[in-house]
Amino acid sequence: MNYWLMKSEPSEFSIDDLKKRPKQKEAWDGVRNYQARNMMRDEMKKGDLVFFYHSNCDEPGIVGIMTIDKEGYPDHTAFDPDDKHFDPKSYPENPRWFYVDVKYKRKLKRTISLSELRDHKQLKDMKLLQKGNRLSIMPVSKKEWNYISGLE
DNA sequence: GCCAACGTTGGC
DNA sequence: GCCAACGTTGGC
Repeated sequence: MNYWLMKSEPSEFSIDDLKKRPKQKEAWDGVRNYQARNMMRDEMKKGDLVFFYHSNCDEPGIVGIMTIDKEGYPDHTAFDPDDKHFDPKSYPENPRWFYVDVKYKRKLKRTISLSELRDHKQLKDMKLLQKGNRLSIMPVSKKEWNYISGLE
């Protein structure tokens, strides 16, 4: 079992949007970063737990928990010229981009904000808190997962 | 293979 | 809206 954190701008796709989806599932589309792709394609396993993180908003932070529902498969938005994530260099016979399906588990009782996370020295090694880190998907250690869960 | 220019992310 | 940090692109 692995643990992850995935960022989304709530104005684009929020935890409430996921909750409202049919079967509360959604493909995590539009990731166009190789490191993030590799994690989705190679490392995420069905049943893994994921923190849903809201970025670029009034109170950036962890807002909920979801699970990996389907392991990596080709991101079809890359093939669609009308999609804003279209990538002409990704071919169906040799896809460049992959995504996973995520499934809503629950919302946290409150947002655990980025600034709050920074206040805990136990979390200082978290990838999320490293200077300049812009990855939208990152692994979370079991220790970090348990510690953050305890903050709720 | 280097690196300048450019685009994006995301906190503030 | 600003801007630091980083990734990608493309000329050479």
